[in-house]
Parts: sequence; C-alpha cells; structure tokens
Amino acid sequence: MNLKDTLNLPDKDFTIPMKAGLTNLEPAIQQRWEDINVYAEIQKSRESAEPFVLHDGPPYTNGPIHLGTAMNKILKDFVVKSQTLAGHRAPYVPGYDNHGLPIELAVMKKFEKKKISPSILELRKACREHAEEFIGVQTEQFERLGVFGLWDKPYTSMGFKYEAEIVRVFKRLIEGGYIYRGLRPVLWSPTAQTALADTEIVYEDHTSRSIFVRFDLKDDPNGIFEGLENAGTIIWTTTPWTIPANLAVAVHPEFTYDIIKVDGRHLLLVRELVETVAAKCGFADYTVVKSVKGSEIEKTVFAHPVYGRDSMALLADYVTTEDGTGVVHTAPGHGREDFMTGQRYGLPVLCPVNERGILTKDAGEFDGIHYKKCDEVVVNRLQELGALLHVEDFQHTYPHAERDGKPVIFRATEQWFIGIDQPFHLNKEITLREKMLTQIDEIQENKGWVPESGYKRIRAMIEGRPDWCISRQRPWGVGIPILYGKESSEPVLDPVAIEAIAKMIEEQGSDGWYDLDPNEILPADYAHPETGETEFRKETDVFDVWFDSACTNLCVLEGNVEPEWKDRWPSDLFLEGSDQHRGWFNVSLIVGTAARGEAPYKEVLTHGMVLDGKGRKMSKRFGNVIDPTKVCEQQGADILRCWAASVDYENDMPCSDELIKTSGEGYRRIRNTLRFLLSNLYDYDPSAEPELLAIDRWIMERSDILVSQAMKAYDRYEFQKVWSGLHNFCVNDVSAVYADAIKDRMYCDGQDWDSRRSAQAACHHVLNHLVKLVAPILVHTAEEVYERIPGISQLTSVHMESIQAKTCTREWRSCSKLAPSCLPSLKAGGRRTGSKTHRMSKQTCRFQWSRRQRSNH
RNA sequence: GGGCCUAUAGCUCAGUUGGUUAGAGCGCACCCCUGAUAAGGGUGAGGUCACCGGUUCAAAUCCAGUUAGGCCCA
Repeated sequence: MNLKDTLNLPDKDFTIPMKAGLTNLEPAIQQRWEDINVYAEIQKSRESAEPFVLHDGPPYTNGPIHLGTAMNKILKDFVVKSQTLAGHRAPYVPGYDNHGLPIELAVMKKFEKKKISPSILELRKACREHAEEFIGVQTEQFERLGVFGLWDKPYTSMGFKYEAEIVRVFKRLIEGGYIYRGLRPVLWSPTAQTALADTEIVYEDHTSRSIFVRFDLKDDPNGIFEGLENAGTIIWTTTPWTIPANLAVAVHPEFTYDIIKVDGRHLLLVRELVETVAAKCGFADYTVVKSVKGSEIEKTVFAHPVYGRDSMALLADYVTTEDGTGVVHTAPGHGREDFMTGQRYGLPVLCPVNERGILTKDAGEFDGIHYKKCDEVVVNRLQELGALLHVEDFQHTYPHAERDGKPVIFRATEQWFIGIDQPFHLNKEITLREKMLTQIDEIQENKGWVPESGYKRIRAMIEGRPDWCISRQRPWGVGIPILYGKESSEPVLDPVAIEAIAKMIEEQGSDGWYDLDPNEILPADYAHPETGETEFRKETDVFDVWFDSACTNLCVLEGNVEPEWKDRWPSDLFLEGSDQHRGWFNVSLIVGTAARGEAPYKEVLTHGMVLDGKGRKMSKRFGNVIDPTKVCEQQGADILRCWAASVDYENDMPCSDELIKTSGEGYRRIRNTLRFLLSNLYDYDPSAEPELLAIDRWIMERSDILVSQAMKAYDRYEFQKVWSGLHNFCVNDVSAVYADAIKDRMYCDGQDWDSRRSAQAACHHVLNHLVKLVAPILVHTAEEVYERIPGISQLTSVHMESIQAKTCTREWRSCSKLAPSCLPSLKAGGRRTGSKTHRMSKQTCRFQWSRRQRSNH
C-alpha cells in the first residue's frame, strides 16, 4: 500500500495551473465575457444601485495606443471595477476624439506620397476613414487590457449625431451670450494665403533688419520724466514693417530702467543695455540722470514716430535684457505675446496687412507696399523723421512654412471666441470666469482635486486664461455653423438657423456643411434676422478640436446623442493625465459652466506621465518605449495591470522591461497563494459546520481586516496601497504562517474531521474575499479562480460580485488576543515552527503596539 | 524664463501634527524543504533620507537656496 495515497493531498487538476499562460488564457476569458456580454450583465444587475459615473476623456484616434493611454484606461478600469465591487452601478462609456490637425496631417502625408491633392471633401473622407480605422484598433487594444465598458457603442466626436450636438452646444453658448467674433493674430503664409498651424512651421535662420527707434514722450502721468526736456524712449524690433501697426511699448515690471541724457535728449531704456545701445547708436557722451523701476513706467504715453498717435507703455514679463533696449515694440495684430498684452490693456487689434502680405490703407502712407519691401521703406522713413537711431542686420531663427519654405508672418484675422469675462448667464452680476473659480473652490471643499496640487494648478489657469479662440482655419473638423449675409457679411446668430444646420448634420454629418448650399440647409424662405437678406455664404472655419472634447459631458451624459449614455450630470469623476489641467478639465469646465451653470465633474483625479526606468521620457529615438499591446501578448494584461497598481500614479510613473518583469514576480506570488488555497478545497463541504480552530479564526480575521483596508483604499483610489496590502497578506499571513501551519491537519487528518474542515472553512473564507479584492486588478486571473471555487452561489462573473468593507474594531481586539493563544498550536502542528513563531510574535507585537497607539489618542 | 510637482535601500513604495535604533515587499547572498515543487520557508547584508544652509532640545519631516527630472506655459 502506498502511504501517499492515504493523504488528502492538494488536487492539481482542481486548482488553477501554476504556470499562468496568460497569453492564451486571457483571450479565452475575454471571449467568454463577450459571449455573455458581461458589461451589460453587470449594468443590468446594478440598475437600482447608487450610481458612480466616471466620465471618459476621449483618446485621440491617430494611431495605436501607447503606454500612457493604456495606463489611463487601466486606472479608469480600477475605479470602475472597484466601485462596482463596492456595490455601485458604475457605467463606463468610452469615447474617442477624431477631428483635428494630427489626423489631417497624417492623411495629407499619404496623399502626398501618391502625389494627389485632394479636394476638401476627399480629404475629410480620408480623415474619417483614418479615424475610423484607429477607433477599431484602439478598441481592440483597450479590450485586450481587460477594460470593461460599452465598447460596442462608444461615443465618437465625429459621429453624425455627436457632430450635430456640438453645433447645438455652440447654439446654447450663443444664447448664453458667450460667443463673439474678433481679431486675433495667427501664423499666416502670404505665399499660400492661408493660416498655418504650429506643426506646419519650421524655424530657420534668417537675417532680419533690426532697428532702434526713438519714441518721444507724449504724456507722463506718473511723472517719471518730470523736469527732463526732450524726453522719450528707445524701442527695438526685428520686423520694421510692423511699425505701422505699433500701438504700445512693453517694459518688464521688475527691471530697472535708466533715463540717460544724450545730445540734449532724455531717453529711457533698461539699465543692463545702456552701454550696448549707446555704443550702437553712437552716443559719444551720455549720463544717467535717473532710474525707475519698470512697473513705474506703466501707462506712460509715447508718440508713434510716424503717425504721432498714442503708444502706451505696458508691462510684460517676456521682455528680456538679451537684445534690444528692454523696451519692446508692441503690435497686437502681429504677434501672440503682443496680442495677449494688448488684450490685458484693452488695446484694439490693428492689422494693416492683407492676406497677400500687402499693407492696406490702415497703414496710411505705406498703403500698397508688400511687407518684405516695407522693411526698407519704413527704415528710410524713420531715418527721414530723425527717429531712427541705429539699424543693423540681425541673425535669428524665424518661422517658415514647412510646405514652401517661405517665411510666414503673424497676421490678425477674424476668429470666433468664447468670452471668459462675459456675464454669467444665470447671474449677470458675475462673470463666467468668476463662476468657474467658484466652482473650482466648491469642488475643492467637497470631493476635491486629487492630488491637491491640481486645485492650485487649475485655479491659476482659469484665473489667467484669455478668451478661448474656438475657430481654426482647417478642413478636418466640425464646421462652425455660421452663415453670413452675402452682401452685408453680417453673421446669422439666430438659433433657428443653427438648429437647421444641426438637423442637417445629424443626417449627413458635418460633410453636409461643405456639400450643401445654405438655402438647402435653411428653412424655406429664411431671411437674415437683421438684414433681411436671403442669400448667404458659409463660414469656412471649423471648431478647435478642444471644443469637440469640451462638449463630451453634454453630448454623452445628457443623452442627447445616444439615450443609452444618459447618466448623472455632473459626473462623479474625471480621471486624466496632469497635462489636462490646461486641456480637457479646463475646456470642459468652460463649456459645462457656460451651458449648465456648473462644473461637469464633482471630483478630478490626475496621474503623472509614464517614463522609462531611468525617469526619462519614452521616445522612439531613445528606444525605451514599452508597447502595452506587446506586454499583453508576451506577458499578459494582468501583469501590466500589476505594474499599474504598483506605481504611485500621482507622480510620474517609471516603466521598463525590468519593472514589468518584477510585476510578473509579484503576480506569481499572488497567483500561487490563490492556487494553494483553492487546491485544498476540492472536497470542500459547505454543509460542514466545524468548530473553528484559533489559527483558522485568526487568518479569517486577518482577511477581514484586509478587506476593510483594501476597500477603503479602493474608495480613495489608492491602488498601490491595495496592491501592497494584497501582496503582503499573501506573503506574510498566508504563505509564511498559515499555509505551513495547516498542512499537517489538511493532509493527514481524516477527510471529514472537524480539524480539517475548520482549515477548509478558513481557506474558503480567505479565498472568497481575496479573489474579489484582487479582481479589479487581476481581472482575468480572478475570473479563472472564481469559477472554480466550490460551495458558493456562482454569479456569471467575479466582476458582478460585491463586497462590503467590514468594521475593524472586533478584529483588532481578537487579533492581539488570539496570536499568543495560537502559538502552541503552531508549535504542535507545524514542523518548522521556530521561525514562524518568531514572525508571529513580531506581528503580534505590532498589533498590540498599534492598538496602544490608537488608544492613546 | 514663469507656474505646479517630484527626489527615502539596487527596484517599487510606507514613514501621520518634527520625537526611541527610518520600515515593507521585491531583488541579492547564504541556508532549509522536497506533501504549494519551473513552487515554498528561514537568516542576512543593503540607507550621509538628492545637495547646501537655516529654525529647533530634537529635522526624512518645517523654511530658504542649489541640482536633477516631469507637466504646463512663455
């Protein structure tokens, strides 16, 4: 007789295999999820439960996902699954962001290869196809990560109904009084006669004419030139042709400016550059007569050297002491910084240059001159006027169009804006900005910005952000639904007209805007509400893609696009990378507040960026890129998810092959613990009600504590704490102590003995909890284990389970009491008890110590 | 250049409002087991808490500065 046959050894076929084989296992499990439509099942089972709505920020569909996208989705899935586990109804409607420049450029590249120049509609069709392709690719990749959601009906910003809804949001903002038209400088190619995006620009060396020009004092409200005759300042610029557009001069508020006396004049410039400028301008003999701080110069008025009009001194912190004079020529129509500064001081935007780069009648005597020639003309004129102090060639980098290599200019053009300082539509006493700031503060007082630094960050950004320019001169986007009277060029801001456009888009997509004649879109006999015209032309600009994504909360959660998406507004949580303070959090706040008077979220969670093992940015150039899909194929999604749970996502997250490997070892440890617990339950009898042994009670209570702590951590999105808690429990409590302690009983005692049934009850209890706790992270492994656990009422999937956090008080007490009492049984039962005892007593001490700590407070 | 953030063992992270000898897991070294076995257990070695000042009886912790890195902006 083989003695071994008399033992109750673990059943290797009953439990999960030691070797996970996740690369095969995961797809099989995912197939089953698809077959039973697990996401729908979960939602159905939670219909009446308290909701928790995580609103998905849409990834951009111009390529496959990268690790950052994967990390973001995994974190969202941790939230959704753990909220489900806590008993909530946690829907997840994923989304995709489709319009915009990167896709357009990718598609154009393909056309260029084939030497085709597509029409707008051809280009848009190709863009749509490109986006469509990557919606498919990304969906597959996200599902492969084990992320649950409404994958067969995600929201897509290029969906016809979604596009129509964007137009309707725009209509709501017009009704709220937030939309206006104004001038703003954009990068402009005079050769192509078109606006360009930053990505279409290359910076190349260029030799410009740099000039030093005297502006005489016109008005001195601060008295900084008091008693000094022939006062003025010296400005500097490398674009003389923009002198006709000069409306101001900028100084740095912190710099010290000297007033020097030279040739009977008193001229102001920054102290650091006095010597250099004097040398250049040939000031043989000068003396510093006075010094002022930059901030004191504000609002001093100088005279434009050609036209004599006001050119006021403004403060700007981009002024440097590297070149020039510390007094910067400012033309709001010809530079981004100039524009921003001008906005702050309420200056008009003057742009006396047409689309071909020729100066207009607004430039007075320079009318009709091409901007390139104008440099010379302006220089000569200033010379004539005696205002030119010095001219020289200046080498610097200057923006050129990537396409034709020709230099570009900044040129102010008509754009559409959302006015941040417009009166808030529900309370005209305050502005939209003020309302948004209140919202930010209220969120902070309630659920909050996590981590807390996000609060400061978003607040500073909303405090300082300029009006939002929502128009783009591009082909791939939702056309701005504005018609202009053909004669008057007056825009139609009538909701009726815009609704007609939205209706059309709902059926034909935003291509219809390009395809159809205005009168085919508008109701019959529609007349311009202001001018009565019946002939119209269409706006050619499209919405900034950020406007598309700013609308997600309305488009999705209001259910206007798809009734199935309708859910609570504002949502409970937005969860994105910290770069979205400037991006999605910011624009969603604007649109949410302007449309519904509130922020669209109650809580905002941000994570850092994924970096390589050395803390460097991942980049193809460095060859340090980790492809999440490859990790799934080679190691398994559960391994990648272990990594995601093991890092501190509030900061930047390091990742490398080495770290993925380490995660794999952590995974194995938990897997083997689950495997061991399960392997002893092959003959588990749920009807047996054995008297529980002390050590069995102990491990059960330890697992209850774990449940309590892990659920609390899940609720606070502290996934790393969950992970280390689970891991430490498996290593210290189960492997090091409990597993060894029960082996004798489990294998050698009679199958039905209370002593053995007691251990089984404990293993069952622990496994039952462990598998649920682990499920949001190890989504596949948990499922693999769950379906094998005997003696429980099986749900269709472990992810339908819920678990209540237990209160700790009783357990804390019994733990500290129990541990000493179970030592003798350990000594009697285990073979290698010396070390266990040591561990045990170490832990016991820690419990008692913690308890004392608590009771002292 | 500006705003925000980060820096604790080889790695991933704990370290409450300043208060004993700074902890855990992984990894590593050595040992044990061979009834969780391509598993499991034990023991041990690893730290100038990025650097430099300051406050304090006392600093990983508070303050100023420096360096390195990240996000956003210019």
